[in-house]
Amino acid sequence: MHVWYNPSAAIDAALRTAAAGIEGLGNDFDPQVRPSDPNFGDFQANGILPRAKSIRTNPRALAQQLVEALSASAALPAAWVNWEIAGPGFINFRLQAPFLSAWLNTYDDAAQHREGAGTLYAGQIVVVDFSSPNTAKQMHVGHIRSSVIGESLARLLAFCGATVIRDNHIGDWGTQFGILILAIKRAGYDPNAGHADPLEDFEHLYKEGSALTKEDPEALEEARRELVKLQNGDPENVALWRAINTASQAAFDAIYQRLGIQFDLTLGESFYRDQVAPVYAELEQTGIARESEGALVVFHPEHERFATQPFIIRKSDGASNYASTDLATVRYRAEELKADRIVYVTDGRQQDHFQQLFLTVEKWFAATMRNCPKLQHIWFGTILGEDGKAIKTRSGAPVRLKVLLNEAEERAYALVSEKAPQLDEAERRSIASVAGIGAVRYADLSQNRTSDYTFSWDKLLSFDGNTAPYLLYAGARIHSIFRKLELSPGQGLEGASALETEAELLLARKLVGFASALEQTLADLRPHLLCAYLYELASEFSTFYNAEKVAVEDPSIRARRLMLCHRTLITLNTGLELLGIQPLERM
RNA sequence: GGGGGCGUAGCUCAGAGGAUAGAGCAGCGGUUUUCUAAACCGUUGGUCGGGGGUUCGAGUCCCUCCGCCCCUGCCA
Repeated sequence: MHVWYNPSAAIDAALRTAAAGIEGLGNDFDPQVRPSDPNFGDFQANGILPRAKSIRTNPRALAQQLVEALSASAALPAAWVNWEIAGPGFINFRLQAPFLSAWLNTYDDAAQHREGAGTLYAGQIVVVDFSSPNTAKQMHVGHIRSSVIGESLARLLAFCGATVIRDNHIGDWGTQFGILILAIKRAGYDPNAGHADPLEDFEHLYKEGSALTKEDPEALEEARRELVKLQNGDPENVALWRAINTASQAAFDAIYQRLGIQFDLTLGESFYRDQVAPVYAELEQTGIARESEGALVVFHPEHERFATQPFIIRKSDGASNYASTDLATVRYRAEELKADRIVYVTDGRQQDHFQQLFLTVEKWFAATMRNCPKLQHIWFGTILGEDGKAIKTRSGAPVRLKVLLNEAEERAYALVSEKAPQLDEAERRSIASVAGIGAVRYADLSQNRTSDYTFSWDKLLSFDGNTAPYLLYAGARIHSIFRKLELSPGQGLEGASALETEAELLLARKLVGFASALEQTLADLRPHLLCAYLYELASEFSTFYNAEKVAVEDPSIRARRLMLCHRTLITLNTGLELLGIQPLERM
């Protein structure tokens, strides 16, 4: 019999089938299968209670009928899972040791995990739109959440079978270029002259230009003319604009490389600049958009708020804005990329924008007979400074991402040197890089994305508790066991006896729970649920490690414990990979 | 004014309408002739912001009040 990757899904399916023939339950019965308190079992079905209420019957009697039908169906072999009715009408399920063993024997490497999980979104094309920095500016701490969460979501969706297209929708066509080009020309700055840190220079130049245009109306007018020249294709300005973008991209790539982030496409706003006119035309022809106060806007009369709060898709001066390019971008992704689903990873302040965008796109696509992809705004909370106020990009002193990553690595290096002085410097540097950057990343991912995030060096770089180093350390210990026995991870597992001790069984149960954790993580695209699971797994492993010696004399006991070590390692590494964190063999 | 988010242990945070609200940190007390002590074990700590309601059952849903953050026509 096929060993279910996700036992929760198997129990759910068996209960639905069993319920179909029972009066009062039927085809629409939702058993509400959830992971449960280990005191009660591995999973519990809560669905009987509300149903019994709605049909005015005794919940325990109804549960009894369901349980009898379940037994008769033989969908869940008794050797694998037991169940009982408990309390007012819960049904508790407990996985049996033979199932735990069968599961661990089946899902015995990363490829098997991938195959087990890979049916969820098979055949779907999903565009993940994330990171999205602006050119001519350095990436700062405000970009980290979108970058790190987006990368993790892309990996999670791909792991579950989707064809993922990662698209970096960079801001490379804003009005800031008028001022910047003006300042570059006045300073006689040559962006192609091989400067050490051109982005630093652009930021200084922009500041100068900005100050100048504020005090001198003529300069402001000149900046506008430079912008118009750029938009009209003036060769000199276009060349400058390209140079700025090239230098910016190089700086972005350096950050992305350190973070292990990759994109399939980098189609910035400029890519869509010739695609907005047809959007205006279609939205006007279909009556979705109309003129208001000189701008082209969309109202949604059926919506409480957006009936009066406009979605401005073309400014009164005729220029496009991010609503214009976002609309063109959806069309491109739907028609050219054949996207079934588009996931936008941005901060929560843009919720109104995306709600309006999605409403507009739905109407527009319906009116023009297009299929509308599933559109999701995956938002996250604001990054706050130590003072509890938002870190601003345009004022104050934003923490640059490269500086943050440098400091993370430095602090990690000091710590590694203290804890593992026997390792040579190159290895300590390499460990520090993985652990330091992993810590920064994990600190962000392990927290519910919709919460605000208080930026704090101490918090980001603390290596205590639910952190990346704790997970990495568990993996390093497993490697250490295999090293000590002169085996590679995965070797020495032959002749294993059945799992026996409490610590062994608890660890095995936790390992089987990976699929449920994945399911929960994907449901609302919340990576912190995967983090919580991995932390529990590492913690369960540590308990096992302290309770049971692995390298014992008895070959059958040693083999089964090595098997648990190996499965823990692949699960841990698979999970870390999904978060974008590299595993370590030694630390 | 309208809308969104948040408020849970001293601190940082988890909690899928379900059973006795959980972790980490900090605190207190233990564990190493042993596969990595960046660890493990035990323990202290709660009016889930206040009040009302719906429900067999509410930290979770509804109403209301208080406090903080954010958005709310030409930035993204």
